[in-house]
Amino acid sequence: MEKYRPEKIEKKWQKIWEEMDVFRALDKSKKPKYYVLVEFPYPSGEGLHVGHCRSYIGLDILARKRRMQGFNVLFPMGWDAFGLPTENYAIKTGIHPAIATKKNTTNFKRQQKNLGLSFDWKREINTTDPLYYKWTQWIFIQLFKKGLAYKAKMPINWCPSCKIGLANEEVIDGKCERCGKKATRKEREQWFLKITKYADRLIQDLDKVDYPERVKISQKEWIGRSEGAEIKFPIPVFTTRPDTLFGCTYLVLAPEHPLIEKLKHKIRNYKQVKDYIEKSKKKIEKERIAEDKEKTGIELKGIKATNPVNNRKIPIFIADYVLMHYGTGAIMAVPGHDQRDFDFAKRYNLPIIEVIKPKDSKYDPSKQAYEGEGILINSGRFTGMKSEQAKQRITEWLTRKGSAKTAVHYRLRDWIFSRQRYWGEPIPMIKCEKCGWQPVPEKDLPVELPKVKGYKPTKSGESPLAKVKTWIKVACPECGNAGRRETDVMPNWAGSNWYYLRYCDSQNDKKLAGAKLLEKWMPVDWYNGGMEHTTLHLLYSRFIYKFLWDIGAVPRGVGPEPYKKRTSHGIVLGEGGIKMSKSKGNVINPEQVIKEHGADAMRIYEMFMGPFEQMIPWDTKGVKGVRRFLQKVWQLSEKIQNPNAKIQNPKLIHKTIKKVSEDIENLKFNTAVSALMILANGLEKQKEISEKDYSLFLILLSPFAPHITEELWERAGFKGMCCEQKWPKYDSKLVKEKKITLVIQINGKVRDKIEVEADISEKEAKKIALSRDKVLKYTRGKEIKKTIFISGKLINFVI
RNA sequence: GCCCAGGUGGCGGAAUGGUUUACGCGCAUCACUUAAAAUGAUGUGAGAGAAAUCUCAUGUGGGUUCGAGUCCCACCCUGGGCACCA
Repeated sequence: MEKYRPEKIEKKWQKIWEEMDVFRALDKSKKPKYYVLVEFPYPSGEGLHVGHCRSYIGLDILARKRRMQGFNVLFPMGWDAFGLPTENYAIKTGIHPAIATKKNTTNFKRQQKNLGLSFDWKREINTTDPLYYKWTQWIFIQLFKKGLAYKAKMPINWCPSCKIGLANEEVIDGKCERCGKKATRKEREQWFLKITKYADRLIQDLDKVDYPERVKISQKEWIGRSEGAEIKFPIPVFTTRPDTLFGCTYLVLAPEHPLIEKLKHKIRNYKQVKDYIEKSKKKIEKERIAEDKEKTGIELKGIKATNPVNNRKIPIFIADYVLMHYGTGAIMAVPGHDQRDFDFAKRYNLPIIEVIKPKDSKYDPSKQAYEGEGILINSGRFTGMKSEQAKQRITEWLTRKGSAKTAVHYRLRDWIFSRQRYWGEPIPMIKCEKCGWQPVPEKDLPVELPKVKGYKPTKSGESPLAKVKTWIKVACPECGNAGRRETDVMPNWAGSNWYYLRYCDSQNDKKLAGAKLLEKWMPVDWYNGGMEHTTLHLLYSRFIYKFLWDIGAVPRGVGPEPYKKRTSHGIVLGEGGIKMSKSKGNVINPEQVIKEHGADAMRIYEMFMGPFEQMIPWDTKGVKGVRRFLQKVWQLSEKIQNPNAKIQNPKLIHKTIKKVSEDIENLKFNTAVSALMILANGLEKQKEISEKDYSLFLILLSPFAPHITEELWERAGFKGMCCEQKWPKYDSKLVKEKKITLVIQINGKVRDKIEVEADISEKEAKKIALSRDKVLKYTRGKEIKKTIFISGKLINFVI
C-alpha cells in the first residue's frame, strides 16, 4: 500500500468540500438548527496563532458532530479588523490600513482553510466593510436617540505614546494595554455609552444562561452591585454601612468634587487645596489607589459637615484615594471600622470612635479597624442592635428626617466609546452650533472613512480625521446650517458587539439582519472564546444585544440573552511553559506544522495535548506521536480486504462510541482522542477487520481528522461522504463487560485479583476470594469483622 | 489582601469515594539494516530483593471512611483575575 501523504489528500478534500458546499448553513432547511460560534479573530500581520486554532478545531469537531447528528449547523467566520496594530503599522509604513487588512485576512483565511475547518464561508463578514459598519453606526444612532450615548467631559486615562484615550479597562499596571507606556490623565470630551443602565439586567439574566461559574462570578464582580444608603451631611455620601454612622468623624471628598470650586471663597486654605488638586490631576487612577502608597489628603479649612445622626460638626478633607466616579464622589470616614479611614485618621490625628463591638475578642482597637459586623455600641438609641437590623433602622429613621435615602451603586462605569484615531468606525454625529449634537440621517449611512494623508493623531490628540476639512464640513440635518462632523471613531469593540447577529443574514441591506432569519438562527447555541474576554467583549456584547432586543431590532421571541452556552479554551504556551512571543522566538507557526505533519495531525495534536479549558505548553514531539497514530490508521485499511470478515470487536467499538460521543459534549477532546487510539490499537491487533467496524471507526474519527477519514472512506468503496454519515449510537448492552477483574482487598489494601462473571454474587465472590492463597496469608487465624462488596468492582475484608 | 483555577511518573496528562499513573511523549533493550532514520517487539513511579514478593508514593499536616488524588479543616507553592469601591 502506498504511504500516507497528508499533503496530497488534504488539498483534494478541501477542494471537494468547497465545490460541493457541504458546510453550508441552510436558511430554508426543516432540520433543527444549531448555531456554533467561535470568536472571530483580529487579523494581525503575524498570522494565525496556534492558540486561535485550539478554539476553531474544538468547535469544528462539535459542528461536524452536530451535522452528523442531523442538525442544520451555522458555523461562520469573519474578521474583527478595526484596531490599533494595523493603524500603527500604517503610521510606520504609510500603507493604508484597508490594504494591510485585506492582505492579513487573505492570509488568515488561507491558514484556516488549510486546517480543514468547516466554516460556511458564504456568510463571511468584515467589521471594516462599509456595508457592515453602516449597521454599527446605525446602532450608535439608536443608542443616541434613546439617550444611552452621551458626550461628557471627563478626566480620562491618556496614553501619551499612542495619543489615545484609554478606557479604565485598558490600563494595565498603570500602563497602556497596547504599547506598554505609562499612562497619564487628560481632560477630554468623550462619547459614553450608558451600560450602567443595564447593570441589574446584566446580573439577573446570568441565571438564564449556561456559562462556567467562574465567568458568571467575574461578570458579577465587574458590575459590582452594592446596596446601601445615600446620607446627607448635607453633602450626599454613599455608604453600605449606615450602621457605623455614629462612628463617622470626618468626610473625604474626591479632589474633582464640584463643591470645592463652589465653596472656594469659604475655604481659608484654598491655595494649598488647589495645589493638591493639581498634583492629583496628573496621577492616573491606578497610581492614586495603589495600596502601598501613604494616604495623603488636606483639610478644607473654614467649612464643616454635619453628621445627621447627632448633628455634630465634622471636618471635611479631600484625598485622591477617593474617586469622583464611584458613588457620590464623597465618603463618610469611620476610622474605627474601615482600615483606610483608620490609617488616614492616625496620620492626621482625627478622633476614632468605636461603634461596633467585635465578635472576636482577640482584636485590638488601637492597632486596627474592625471591619466586620456585630452589636452596636456608642450609638445613641441604636446601641445594642445588630448591624444588619441597625442598617435598616438608621436608614429609615434618617429617611423620615429627610436626610437619607436607600441607594444602589455599581462599580461598573459607563463605557468610553470614542477614540481619537483613524482606523475605526466614524461616529455618525454632526455638531451644529444651533441644534447641538445631531445624528447623521439613517439614509446617509454609512459615514465612510475618508482618505487621509497621514495616520498619526494630531498633536492636540485629535483624530487624524480632524485634518480632512472637506469631510468635516457638512450641513446640520436639523436646520441646514453649517455643521461639523464628529472626528472621533469607535473603539475596536464596537464591531464585535453584534457580529453574531449579522451572520444570520449577512447580505441584508435593509436591516442589520432580518427578523425571520434572526428568529431562525438565534440565540447562539454554543459560543467559545478566550477567558480574557469575559469582562470586556462578553459583557459589552450582552449589553448591546439587550438594547437591540429592547428596541425590536432583534425579535422578542429570541429571548433576552444572545448566547445560550459559553465555554473558554486555555491558551497555548510555548515549549517549556512560557508564553509564546515574537521576542522570545518561541512562536509556533501552524502552517509550518501542517506542512510537516499535515492538518489532521495538527488538529488531533491540539485536541490531545491536554484539557481544552486549561493552558498547555506546546510540544513538537507530541505532534510526531499523533502523526504515528494516523499512520497506523492509514494502514488499518489493509485489514479489510476480506469483505466477509466477521464483526470481531463490537464491545470495543461501542465503548468507543459512548466515550467519544460524551467526551465531545464535555469538551474532553483529549480523552476522546485517547479512546480512538485505544480502538485503533485494538483493531490493529486483529487479523482482519469487518467493513462495519471499519466504517464506524472512520465515522468516529472524522470530526477530528476529516481528511484522512474521507480518503479512506472513498478507498474502501463506501457510499457518500464520511462527513455526511449518521453519527452512531452505542448499544448499552454491548458496553457492559461480561467478565471483570474483581479486586480483593484486605483492610482496604489490594491483595489479589480474580477474573469472574460481572454479575457474580457477594456470597460466591466471598467463597472464591477466601480460598485464595494470597488472601489466606492475611486472613488465617484472624476474624473477619466486616465484608464490603461492590458489585463488579471489588470485595474488601476488614480483619 | 480578596476571588478563581491548579499542584499526580523524566514530560503532557488519565482516573462516577473503590486496581493510582489510561493514552501519548521520552528513555532502555532487542529485531530489521553495512549503518542511520523509519518501523516493529518488550520493558519503564521510587526503594529493597536473584526472584516470588514487600514497603512507600497524587504539594504539606490533620480529619471523615472498610477504603481518599477525589470529601472536610488548616497551611505551602504556581498560574490567572481584581483591588483604597465607601
